[in-house]
Amino acid sequence: MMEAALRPHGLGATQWYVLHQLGHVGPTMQRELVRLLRVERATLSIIVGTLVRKGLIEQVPDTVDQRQKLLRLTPAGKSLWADLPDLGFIHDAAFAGFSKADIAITTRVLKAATERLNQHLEGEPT
Amino acid sequence: MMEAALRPHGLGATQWYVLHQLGHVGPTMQRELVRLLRVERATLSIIVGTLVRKGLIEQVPDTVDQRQKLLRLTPAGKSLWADLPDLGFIHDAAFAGFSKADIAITTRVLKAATERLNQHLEGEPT
DNA sequence: GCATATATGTTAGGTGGCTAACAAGATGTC
DNA sequence: GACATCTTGTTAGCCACCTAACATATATGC
Repeated sequence: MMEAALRPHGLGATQWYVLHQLGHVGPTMQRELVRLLRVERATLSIIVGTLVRKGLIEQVPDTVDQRQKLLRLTPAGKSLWADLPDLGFIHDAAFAGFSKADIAITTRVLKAATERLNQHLEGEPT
Repeated sequence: MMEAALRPHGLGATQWYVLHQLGHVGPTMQRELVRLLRVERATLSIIVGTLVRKGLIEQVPDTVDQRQKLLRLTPAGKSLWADLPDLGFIHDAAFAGFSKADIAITTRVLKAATERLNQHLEGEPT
């Protein structure tokens, strides 16, 4: 879905999220993005690498903690970001017409299920 | 989650589903599995290839239609299948404790949303 | 100060998903 | 019978996710 909207620009969904963060919120530490996107360090590293190769973002090592890298859009990145379509229509297309109550229940069930499975994983490594 | 349960056996989730089908239902045409797993031909081709390389399943070309391939467990596959743990606990762990009504609503919302997004994809290729 | 531990990022190797393009067999039409 | 078309499977190339192992840099402990 998002894929379809982003393919013309040569981006994947997660790449879009990274640009979204940097475009809307501003320069962000890579480790912060790991938290925001709920993705492994290693996964993000690859995605960031891709965007850097494409010349859309830069990694600037922090001056005080040389391990951490600040991510920010390059001029090319800013320009592309400005061209990207609005993706709000996706949410609308998917969920318009359901009652708020139903959506709330759905959200609650899925969140709880996810949490439980995570607890199982931590609690039961035989 | 499944991953955790299957890793000791060196299997991924979709590989497990294939073994499950062949173990529970019996030999199955590859094109039938595409339908059952709701996956692209190409994707299944890779997964089947992996299982064949591992010696767990075989591809037998149909005698009348040489394009189609019947998949079936090898002796090694049967033996592994017998050793695999029950995965029902996953569903229980995730969804026990919710009312049937809430689960029904969740299912309905997600199914409908999925369907709508698919329609968008077919109807709107600008 | 030095050794150990912790945090951050990268690399290597797996799984699984997709599209596009191709090969080969089966079918249909004329 | 010959050609066009549909079906099935494979291959190549991409995205995204994961764990494990490693390199560095910072922080802690003694």
